[in-house]
Formats: sequence, structure tokens, C-alpha cells
Amino acid sequence: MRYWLMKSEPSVVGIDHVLAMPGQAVAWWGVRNYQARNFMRDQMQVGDKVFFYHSNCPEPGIAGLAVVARRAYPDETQFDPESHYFDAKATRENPRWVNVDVRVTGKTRLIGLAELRGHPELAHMRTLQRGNRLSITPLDPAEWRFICEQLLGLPA
DNA sequence: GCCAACGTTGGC
DNA sequence: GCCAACGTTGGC
Repeated sequence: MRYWLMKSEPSVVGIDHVLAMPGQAVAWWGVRNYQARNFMRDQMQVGDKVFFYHSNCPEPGIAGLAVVARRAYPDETQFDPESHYFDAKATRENPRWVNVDVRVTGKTRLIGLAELRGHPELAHMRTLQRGNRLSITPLDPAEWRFICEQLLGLPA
């Protein structure tokens, strides 16, 4: 079981959008970075725990809890010529991009970036590192536990 | 809108 | 394989 932080832009898919979906689950489409893709393809398992992070918005930060609900499978948007995420080099036989499904299990209070940065226990979180742009990053179990227990008052 | 940081592309 | 040019991310 692994722990992840996954970024989404709330103007595209925010946590409230996902909560309104059937099963409160969504395909994590649109990832076009190889490192992030490889995390989904090679490491993410059903049941892995996820912080749902809102990025590129007025209040960036952790907005909710989620789990991986389906293992990686081809991202449909790569095959759609109308999509911004279309990839001419991807084929059904040889897909290049994958996504997992993520199911939101609950909203949390918003833990903003400044607050996250303020805790020495989280100093090594990948998302907080200077220049980091990865939209999917692994978390240490200790980091997960700290955020759940100390910042959210929830059992980890 | 700015811009730092990083990733990708493509000529050589 | 190098690396300059360009594109993207994402906080501010």
C-alpha cells in the first residue's frame, strides 16, 4: 500500500465535481509527463491512499481524501483528435498514456501550501520542493500519518 | 500576467 | 549524445 498526492485543477476537475459523479470516482486523465505516468502504470495499486490536491487556483492545497479505485489502463483522451490531450503517436495497439481511477472518500478542510510548508515534518515532501512540477508524487507513510492525524485530526 | 524551473524536441 | 530553443507548470 502506497500513499500519493495527486494534483488537479479545480477549474477542470475539482473535488466537488468528483463527489457529484457516480461512485464518486473519476479517471485521472490528461497526465502527459512520463514520470507521473510511470507512477500510475508501475506503482499504483487499488486501495492506495491519495490526497486530492487543488492546483493552479486561488487556494492551492489539499482538499480531500481519495483511494485508487482501478489500476492503470489507457487514457481515452490520447485517441481523441478533438481532445487537447490527443497524441498522434499513440495507438490502441500501442497506447502511450494511461490513467488510474480515483474515488474520493471525503472532503477535508483545505490545507493550503503555506501551511504545509510551515511544518518541518513535511519538509521533504516532493510537492513542496523548489521547482517541483510533478502532478503525481509519492508520500512517505510518516508524511501521510502526520497530515491525517496532526493536521486533520483523523485516523491515518 | 510574470517568471522560475523543469521537460521535450530536434538539428547537428 | 549534446544542447539551444521552445513549451509547460503552477505559485504568486
